Amino acid sequence: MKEENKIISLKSVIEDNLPSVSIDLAIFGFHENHLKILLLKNKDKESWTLPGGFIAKDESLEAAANRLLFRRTGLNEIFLQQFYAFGDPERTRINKRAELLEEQLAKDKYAQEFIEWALGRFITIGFYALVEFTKVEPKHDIFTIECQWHDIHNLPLLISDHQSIIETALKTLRQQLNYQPIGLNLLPHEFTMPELQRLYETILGKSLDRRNFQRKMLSYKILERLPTKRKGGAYKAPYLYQFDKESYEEALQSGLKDLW
Amino acid sequence: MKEENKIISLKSVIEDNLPSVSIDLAIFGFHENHLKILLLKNKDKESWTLPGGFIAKDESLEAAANRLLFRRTGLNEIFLQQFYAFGDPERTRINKRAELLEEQLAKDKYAQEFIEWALGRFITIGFYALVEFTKVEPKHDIFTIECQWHDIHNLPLLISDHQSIIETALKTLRQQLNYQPIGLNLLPHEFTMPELQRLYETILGKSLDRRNFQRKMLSYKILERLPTKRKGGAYKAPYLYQFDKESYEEALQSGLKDLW
DNA sequence: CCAAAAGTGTTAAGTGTACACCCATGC
DNA sequence: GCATGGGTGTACACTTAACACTTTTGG
Repeated sequence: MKEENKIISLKSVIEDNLPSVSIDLAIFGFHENHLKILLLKNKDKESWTLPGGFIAKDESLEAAANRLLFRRTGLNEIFLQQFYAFGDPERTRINKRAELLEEQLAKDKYAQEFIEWALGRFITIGFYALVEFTKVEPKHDIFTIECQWHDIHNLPLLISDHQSIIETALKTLRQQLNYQPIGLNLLPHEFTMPELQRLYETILGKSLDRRNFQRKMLSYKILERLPTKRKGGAYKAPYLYQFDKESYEEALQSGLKDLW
Repeated sequence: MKEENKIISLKSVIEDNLPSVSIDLAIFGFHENHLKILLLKNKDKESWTLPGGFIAKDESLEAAANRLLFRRTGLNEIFLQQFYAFGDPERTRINKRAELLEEQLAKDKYAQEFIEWALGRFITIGFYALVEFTKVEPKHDIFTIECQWHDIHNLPLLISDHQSIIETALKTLRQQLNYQPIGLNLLPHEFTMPELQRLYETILGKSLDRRNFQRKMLSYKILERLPTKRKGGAYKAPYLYQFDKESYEEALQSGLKDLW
């Protein structure tokens, strides 16, 4: 939750990055049966923003997205998927209320130039990531005052088109659920079948039949049942599972279902 | 097949469009049981390019894609779908062999500036379109010498990453086939069930069972059987069908299959 | 021993696949 | 009448959905 200690030169932001294009991240986490998304609080103390940033002139989109994800979460090698490019002429990368930035950046002699650059039109490429909630240490940046998880069903005021970016991300995630395995980076290493089911139910926003869910999941052959059970809880102890890394990766490539 | 008669000022290309971002179009057509794609021949008389272009500063991505599609095909209000953003640092919008352009643009005093602009790094957003082959009048532009259909299984030499853009477009198209209706802009207004099947087989690259295909298609409830049959052909005359515009549009929205 | 959660089983309905059969048309 | 393409029907396998039953555990 502390400021980045690297000093950012506004001049180099303009010089080193591609103009007109940015990346925005929908970082999903799962905690206490709620689907959460990571948001940054703006300096106006009212509105929130999706984590994101710019693409260095010699950097691929994927590399940029991974770098930006790492900056906000400290996590690396995470499932990260490009899902849509948003290009409404009215959309902006940052809050249009530039005075908030001016105040903050007054000391930098490139502030004015930077503000003009950053307040211009940006086309943003959306990526979504699925991360393990407990492993994330949210970090905000110099343009924001806080980085926090928000329940997907209880979002605060968002700038620009970020609300609609989140909606598209969620819609894509729900679609992917049908033919791609999900959970590897969203759940702890070991988990129970009911926990996996809660995840699915949360993403889909509806309840599923316990028995059919179990059978379906097992039929995908990406789960490995461990000899131990979850202790401590009340009632019957559930088995623990983990994903079989190899078959999981293969299922990511070739899909869970046969299509046509 | 004739040159565009509007004079393009190179200065205005730079001034009116967003830098760093472009659009490329994979325009698919279906003719004589072959899936075709529209390509432009470069002035080197060797390599080919996907149709594409830039995004005006006040234009949405969709509007730009539609405008560019219209320029090459003369068609409007066509199914046009964004499918991926390509951002390899090495990719370029046009052929790196700038001398070919220099020669051509020698008369324009902004040529040098334009070449520098256009040869820089571009992130391109891929759209694919499905069009009715016979309705298209391919038109090339001032940077190319020809606009022609090419069989998807017999592609010529393509510049930059255009080969891989086509492959991704085709892969996406095959995926979409599973939960979206396809054919409205790819087939003539009236068509037979076997013709529709050929289209599916061509896109998928494999043969399907005639009888099961028919049942499946009819179960989607997007087809309307016409009272007339296709005359003239040998053997038994097949029924003619057309898409029911309303249910087709609805299926585009909500998908053909129930997922989860 | 009862309530609640988890594991296993059963069955009916729906969907997909592979075929057999019939009809229309041109030679 | 026969080869060929097109339309319809059916049997079977497999998947999905709905629900019953058993097991474990804390109180």
